[in-house]
Amino acid sequence: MEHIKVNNFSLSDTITCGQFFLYTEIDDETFLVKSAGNSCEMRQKGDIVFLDCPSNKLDFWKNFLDIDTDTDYDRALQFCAKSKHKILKQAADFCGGIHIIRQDPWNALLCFIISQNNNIPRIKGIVGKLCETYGGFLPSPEQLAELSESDLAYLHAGYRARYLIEAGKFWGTLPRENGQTLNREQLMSICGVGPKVADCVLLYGFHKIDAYPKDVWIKRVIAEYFPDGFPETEFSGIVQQYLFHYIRHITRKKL
DNA sequence: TTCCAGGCGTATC
DNA sequence: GATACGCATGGA
Repeated sequence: MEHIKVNNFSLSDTITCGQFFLYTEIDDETFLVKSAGNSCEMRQKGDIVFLDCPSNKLDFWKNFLDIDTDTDYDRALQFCAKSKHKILKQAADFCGGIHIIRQDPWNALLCFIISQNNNIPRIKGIVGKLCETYGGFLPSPEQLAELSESDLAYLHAGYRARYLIEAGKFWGTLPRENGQTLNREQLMSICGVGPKVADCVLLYGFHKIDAYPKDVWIKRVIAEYFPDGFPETEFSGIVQQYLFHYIRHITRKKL
């Protein structure tokens, strides 16, 4: 069992705030998390996060949770605190311990293709079913590319099944290099990937924290609270995540 | 029954 | 480039 000290970090908000779906909640503060072939049971008590993983995977999971990286969360929090928009301060007060998870880009692509015009419990269900088929993890691009839509009918993913296969075909043709970053245009060249899903992959997969996905919730927030438009910064993705989690909380729709 | 959900492709102007 | 519409599914 590894443990790390954290400062102004909330594991439960980070895991459950709608940016990530490959987890099971064991209790309020304990989660079994999967990413890129690794799994880890993690728990937070106060300012200590416990990671039940091999010691040689400690750095992997710290990086996954964006702990001790160069991401400047203090700057995003100060921006919210000083904003003339009260809802930014409220959102940061409510869930300012959120970190932007550094997900596997391919996994993020699959999850957010599934997310389109869908709700979070169903997304999680479909992602979970897909993982069950492949030993607890999401299929590789090659595994997905050779499937037909009828092979995926058991997911009940609807029209999104075709997009998953398209994504597999696209990703499978990419050169195998670590750390390569795709841009928005490349992502949107995949049939079934539009601006929102592309921004999610940029933010959650490639940690481009200036990308801020505009889903129906964020569009409503902008329409209601930001008549002059969303105040864009180089860390809009972080602010967007606070807002997304907060607005769903106060509208108390358990979705 | 209708509405909604971390949207997108297509048709049309 | 903007806007309208259909799309699979299941819970509210």
